[in-house]
Amino acid sequence: MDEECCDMRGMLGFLILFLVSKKPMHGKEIADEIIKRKGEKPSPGTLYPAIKNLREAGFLDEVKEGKTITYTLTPSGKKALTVAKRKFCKIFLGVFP
Amino acid sequence: MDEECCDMRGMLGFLILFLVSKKPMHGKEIADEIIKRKGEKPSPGTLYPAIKNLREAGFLDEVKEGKTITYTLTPSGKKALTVAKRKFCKIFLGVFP
DNA sequence: GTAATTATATCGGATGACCGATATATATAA
DNA sequence: TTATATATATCGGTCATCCGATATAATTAC
Repeated sequence: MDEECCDMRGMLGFLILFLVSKKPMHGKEIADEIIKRKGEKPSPGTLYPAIKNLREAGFLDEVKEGKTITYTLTPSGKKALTVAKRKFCKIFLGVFP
Repeated sequence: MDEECCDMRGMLGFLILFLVSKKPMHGKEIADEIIKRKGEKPSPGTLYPAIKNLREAGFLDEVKEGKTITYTLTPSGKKALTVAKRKFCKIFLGVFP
């Protein structure tokens, strides 16, 4: 419990999946987008394992070009995101203005 | 990482604060509302410590009537919720349809 | 008055999200 | 070619969330 009453821990995988669904990205782009939204940079030790989990769950495909790896959603990832979004919206109904 | 790609761990305090902001409630009512939203019941060992944290942070006032305790937001709790909601909306911008 | 039910509370332990430091590999600069 | 910067990845450890079991206290049922 931080001073802002919640740390929103446990939402990183969901957020990554959502971000990649809007546009295929590589890790650095995902990190930058999270900085814009959360105001703080996720540690590489946080971000890349989270990406790896999504990949191992079959939710992300990767295309390696040189040193960058671009991630896209698999069909299974799209489905998982749909389910998670529906759940998310139901839980937090009314929070958004 | 569960099969739905996120467990939304770390959001319970925020959710409780939001629910109580809409209507003063006691613990059982909060639990029932969470069941409706998440589809599963929070363990008492989860719910009551979370409430206690919010109370000790100065975000909740309590009025005891018999065996039930009704919680309301303190001014500080209202302010914390406002800050947390703004943060939440910024992070998850675009997730809601 | 005793038993059963309900609401609140605590405890120990497990899980896993997260961070900082560090490692590797590719690309760029000098 | 050597040095630097960038992108990705891993490891060890910490901390908070969460659960199941259990406890307390008040209410209701009998």
